[in-house]
Amino acid sequence: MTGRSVTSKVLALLEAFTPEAHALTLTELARRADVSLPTAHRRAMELVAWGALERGPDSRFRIGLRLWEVASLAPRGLGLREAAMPFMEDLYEVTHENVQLAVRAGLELVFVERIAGRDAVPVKTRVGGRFALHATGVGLVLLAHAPAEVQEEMLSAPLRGYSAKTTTDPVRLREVLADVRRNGYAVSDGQVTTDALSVAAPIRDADDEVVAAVSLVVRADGADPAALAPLVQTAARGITRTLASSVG
Amino acid sequence: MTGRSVTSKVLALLEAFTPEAHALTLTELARRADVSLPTAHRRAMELVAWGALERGPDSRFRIGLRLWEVASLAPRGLGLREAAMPFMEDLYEVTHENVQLAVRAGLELVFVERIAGRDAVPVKTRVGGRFALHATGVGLVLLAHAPAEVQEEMLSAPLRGYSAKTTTDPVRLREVLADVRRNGYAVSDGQVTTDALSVAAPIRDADDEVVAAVSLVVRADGADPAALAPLVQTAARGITRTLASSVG
DNA sequence: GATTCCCTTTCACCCACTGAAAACCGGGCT
DNA sequence: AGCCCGGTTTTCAGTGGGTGAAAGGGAATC
Repeated sequence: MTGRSVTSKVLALLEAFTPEAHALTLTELARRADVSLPTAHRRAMELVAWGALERGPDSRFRIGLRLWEVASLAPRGLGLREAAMPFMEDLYEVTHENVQLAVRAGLELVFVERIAGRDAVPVKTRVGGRFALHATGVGLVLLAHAPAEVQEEMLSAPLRGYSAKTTTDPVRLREVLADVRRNGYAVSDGQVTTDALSVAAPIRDADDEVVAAVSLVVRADGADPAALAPLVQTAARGITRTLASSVG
Repeated sequence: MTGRSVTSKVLALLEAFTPEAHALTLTELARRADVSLPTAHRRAMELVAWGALERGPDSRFRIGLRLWEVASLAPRGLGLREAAMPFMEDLYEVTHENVQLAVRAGLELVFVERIAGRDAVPVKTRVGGRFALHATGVGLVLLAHAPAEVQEEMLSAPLRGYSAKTTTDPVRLREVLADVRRNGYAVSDGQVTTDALSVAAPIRDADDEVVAAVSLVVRADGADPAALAPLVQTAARGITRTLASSVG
């Protein structure tokens, strides 16, 4: 384990936690972070003392509330969320469908907020969760407005298919992205699960850069994307405006 | 700076960020974390490489999305939020007032979620923000069900007043807490700002321990706490049930 | 009582970390 | 252009916090 910085070990300990494994014993933690047991113990105890981790009565470690507090200051997390929530609320109230908010992180997207309609079509996404860019509505919006090199990298690798309708042909995807830019919104019709359709629109910052995307996810049968688009676009514009008027 | 663990310095760097100062230059960061400039530089760069921090074109550091992702795994953050959102959504839809969700952290509370009605009475709380336990509705619920030693510690120190109506007398507060336990809900009438009234109810985990509280914040004039209580309590029970049926 | 698994502490070695100092960089001013 | 100045980045030799092997609990399970 020599030759690694202490910081990297601390980060590895945090990285060990995943949605599936959000409570870890010391031994599991050490193995996942690839550090020796005594080291894991020492570092973990220090993290617990600070509040970055918490230790339950079962002696398992979990991510601590204190870390969550600090992390909530992430500009692309909370700041964005704060601006977007009221508009997402409106969308939900009018439609009672799933409303999602996402940003791009490399070649993936991260869901920042989600309002899940209890009777709406179930989606298997999670706040804080990641997903590929080329299938979902929000993903297509984010990809369409991503820097050229990101798009090229995305298009040069094989595109994973999630359902029979997922666009996996780079040439076709390129056309789709052009459409997204032209129309000002994206439609993903059954490209993740065949029963769901999503309509997404771009959110811009003060510099007019696309920094996020909102979407509405509805049942695929009988949905009219063209009718939903104005709704989503209006919400996106509202968020964009709020973002511009706030600190940034 | 000798004599401090590396981990503590890393944590100090994270701790340097506050709601008011969420974007820091290297120099500010070093000063706030009380570490030498080269050290701050080295550690910060490592944090940026991992994604715990991000560095903008203005060369300022901000909390990174990656840290936010990991932190979203906090059981008292996301897990709770996920269970609570649908019910909070319902409360909002019916009342169009502010809906808040909070947990206790020591002698303070942390807001985990908040739905802000655009036309509702403005509240100066923030998701991830802290507040004292003895003034708000959620605070009273959390304090009323906190371990005895927490209550004693709280009652033995001077209680800060936020408005003219804040309960600052320990004897009176003790009575209020007993009422909260008896009634199953708490009312804070103008104890934070005189124009707002909040009604809160406890959320319990699978072991029947109170782990969080939901509240409705409305205009103080003409509000009927007794009428709102069943609404909030129903939501709280719904969340409790969802929490019990999920992994925990 | 024996076994097993996990957690915690000790100890001597050593390498990652340290701060002073110096180099670098870009922008504002004369 | 030349100078200055605040902030940033790199260098360097010394050293103290970090290290893992090994041993010592402790609490379930067989």
